[in-house]
Amino acid sequence: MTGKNTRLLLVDGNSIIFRAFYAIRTQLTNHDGLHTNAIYGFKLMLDSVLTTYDPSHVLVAFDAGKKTFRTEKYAAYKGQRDKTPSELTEQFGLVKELLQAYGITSYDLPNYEADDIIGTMAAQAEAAGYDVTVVTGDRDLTQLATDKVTVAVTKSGVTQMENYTPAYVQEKLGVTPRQIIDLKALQGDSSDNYPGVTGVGPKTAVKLIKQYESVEALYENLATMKKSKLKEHLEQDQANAFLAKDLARIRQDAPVAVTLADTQRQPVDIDQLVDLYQRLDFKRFLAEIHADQAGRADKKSQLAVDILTNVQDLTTVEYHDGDNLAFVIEVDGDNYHRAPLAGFAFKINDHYFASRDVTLLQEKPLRNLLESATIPVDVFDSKQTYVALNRLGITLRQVNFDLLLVSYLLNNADNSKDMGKLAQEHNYFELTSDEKLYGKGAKRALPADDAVFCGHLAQKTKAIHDLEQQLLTELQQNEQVPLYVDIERPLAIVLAQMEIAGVRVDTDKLMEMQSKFGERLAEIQTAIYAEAGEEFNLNSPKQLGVILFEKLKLPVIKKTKRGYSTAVSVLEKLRGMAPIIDNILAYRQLSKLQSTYIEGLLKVVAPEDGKVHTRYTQTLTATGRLSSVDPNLQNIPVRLEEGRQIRQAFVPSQPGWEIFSSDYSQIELRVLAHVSGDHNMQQAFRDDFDIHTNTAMRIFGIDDPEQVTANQRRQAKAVNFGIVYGISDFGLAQNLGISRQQAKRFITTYLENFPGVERYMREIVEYAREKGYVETILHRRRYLPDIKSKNFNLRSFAERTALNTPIQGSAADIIKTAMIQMQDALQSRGLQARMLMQVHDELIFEAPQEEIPLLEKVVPEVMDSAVQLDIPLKVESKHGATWFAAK
DNA sequence: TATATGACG
DNA sequence: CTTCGCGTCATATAC
Repeated sequence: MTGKNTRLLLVDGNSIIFRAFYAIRTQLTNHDGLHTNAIYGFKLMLDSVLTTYDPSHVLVAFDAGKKTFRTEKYAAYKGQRDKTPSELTEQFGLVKELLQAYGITSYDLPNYEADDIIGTMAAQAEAAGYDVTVVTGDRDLTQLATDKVTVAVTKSGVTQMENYTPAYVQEKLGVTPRQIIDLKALQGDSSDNYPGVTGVGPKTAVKLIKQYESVEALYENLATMKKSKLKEHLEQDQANAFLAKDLARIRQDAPVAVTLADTQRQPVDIDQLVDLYQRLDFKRFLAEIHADQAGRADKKSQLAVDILTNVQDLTTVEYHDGDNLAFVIEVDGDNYHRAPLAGFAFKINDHYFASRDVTLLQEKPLRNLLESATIPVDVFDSKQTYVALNRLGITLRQVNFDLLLVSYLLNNADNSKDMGKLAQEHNYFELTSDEKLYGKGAKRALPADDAVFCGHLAQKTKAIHDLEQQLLTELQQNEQVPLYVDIERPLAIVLAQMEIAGVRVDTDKLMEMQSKFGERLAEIQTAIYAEAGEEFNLNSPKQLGVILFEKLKLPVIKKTKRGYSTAVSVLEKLRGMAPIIDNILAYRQLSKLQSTYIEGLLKVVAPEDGKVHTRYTQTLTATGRLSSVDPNLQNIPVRLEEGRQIRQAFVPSQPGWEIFSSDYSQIELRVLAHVSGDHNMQQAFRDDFDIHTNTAMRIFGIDDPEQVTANQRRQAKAVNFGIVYGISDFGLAQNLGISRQQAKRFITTYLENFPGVERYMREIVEYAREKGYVETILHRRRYLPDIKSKNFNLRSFAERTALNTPIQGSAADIIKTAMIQMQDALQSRGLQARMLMQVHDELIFEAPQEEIPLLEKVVPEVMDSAVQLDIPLKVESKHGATWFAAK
């Protein structure tokens, strides 16, 4: 059998897997915590060589085990090798499965190494007239290179190869491929753990082999060599040299049972591959398979979509009770409060219709669908949909299924806001991602073609429906239906209403502060330049580092990746050593306020109403908290007086109104007292005792609260917070500036005094290890695949997360529940007061002055009864003419 | 695009 | 023996 289409690819399986394992350092694991990096890398390598060499035949050879004929000849062979990490061994079987799905033969032979299988097959194939390519990460195999056999050795990563032909070997090493065995005979191999001739390294070996051509010839002529240390060593180590040559020689006559015919490539088994990729969570590869198949199927799945262009077209819209309705409104940009509304699509059972003209939604037939209290609508993101429709004067009434929200509840890790990508996470590939269809960054543009654009939107409505049953079933299995139906789904609408309401900003006040701060910054800057003796960019940590640590020779406390750290913690330690430090600290503080809060805020005030309309992200955090963007209203300064002034610019939207705010007192510690069931902690909360003083009394062994000093209370407070976050003695020591032993004593004493907390900490980590996730009181989940990691850092982090998430997440559950009930309470009492902001444990309202007394009663009542814990919740309220004055 | 810094709970 | 408490977002600069 000859011909140019017969090319045999021989892959050194073990070597490539090891290579992939160490080359791909990213933490890749599937949903069960199984490591997948080596499989991933192997797959990349395989695709790359299959494309490059397009072989008709392929064989992947593996080592059969540790024992081989080489270990029989020499017991210490490869004896120095570390045990293969379990993160890697667990991947071997799956690589073999991958090969099977690819239609590629894999083979191992007891007593022989993969190298020998490759050597033997290469010889057979060459004799049969094949072209042969060997793929390996091991240079030793280059000894197999001939005119017909090329050896590709991985260079960097797993897909970059260096091709060794005989000519290339000659050029690189100065010897022929077969002579590589002779080189190794003389120099030995430290990684395979066998010696050669004492004192002979690569240089001498090459020189000798060039001169004598082989080890055998060298020893035949050894007598003629003139007396030297080298000659003595060669004589002494002759046995070693011949043993090494035997070990180094790759066998070409191993009793291999596969024939060349067996190595012929078989068709790829798509079903098996899909099954494997699903188990491995290889989303991207699944998407590739799907795209490939879709391409082949010649787009037969194109939906029939009615494209509506005018009011007359609406006569085709028909809805009957019980029909399924899915709806999508496309917003061209992130900020759905302002970005253009680009089009919409409906799905009613199997009828799809779409349009670019969003004003058609205002017409009766469509408006009725969305505003009906009895027609449930399925959407992707109900909050965005509600806000967008609100801009058209339409009120979305009945959301049934919200794909984004449900997906987030099922797994809050990697939840894309791009529906196509999110669908892929659930193994659904019929929807192109927005990023792919629209492009990203500067190149982003909606398709000009109506059929393409409307077809895409219609496809979105289909994706929502296609995923609905599957996701709702999973939700049910997780016991998360109430979390969705009672909390997150109604909360989306509450948040939409808060965002739409917006917060009035006093821009005059901000501009006044801007010029005041500007002057002050200029003064400080001048002073700093004088003290530094030169001008430089104060905002550059790099340039500042040079001034402080090189020019002024201040001691270096901490380094960063790029150079000296100039963080506040460092500067504080340098205080008093140079007057410049205080000025730098003042400058930092002020410029932060100026750029982020004053100028940043001014940029996002809507000119139409003088308000900021933040967006609360409901599907982002791992714990269940909200986040706030554009602007972030959850990190407006409060701790330092100068920064707190910014809050003077947050004002009520109507004259005679006030800002009213209520916050939960110690909610996280109360949640800890609840979930841990610790009696001592619970008692303190029931007695409404100062919790930090209580902790101080216990860890310092004080009976009388009057005897607790301010410093003891401060330290106790740090311990309390540390416990919530999953404490370490090191962390606490850092925080309090005490010794590690002292910190350790604090923690031990704490846990002795709060045995329920101690038990909780043990049990929650055990729970996470068993189930792979932790839960909040309302069944919000967080998966922790790293909890079983052998990497200390990753595992410790997962353990701390296991402690912290149920606490932080349950607190989030509580305030979310309160927010839904709050909106009802305000409405049912006919109050004008409006809920405007949520800052994790705090709700902020605006209200007419005369409603304040009622709010002082109603708001805390709703908040402290939102969720019943074993201990009471406590709420504190305040109000004033501005957010600043509400204190 | 990544890093350093600093604002919040 | 390791590690250096959790969750966010915005800005400016360096790469």
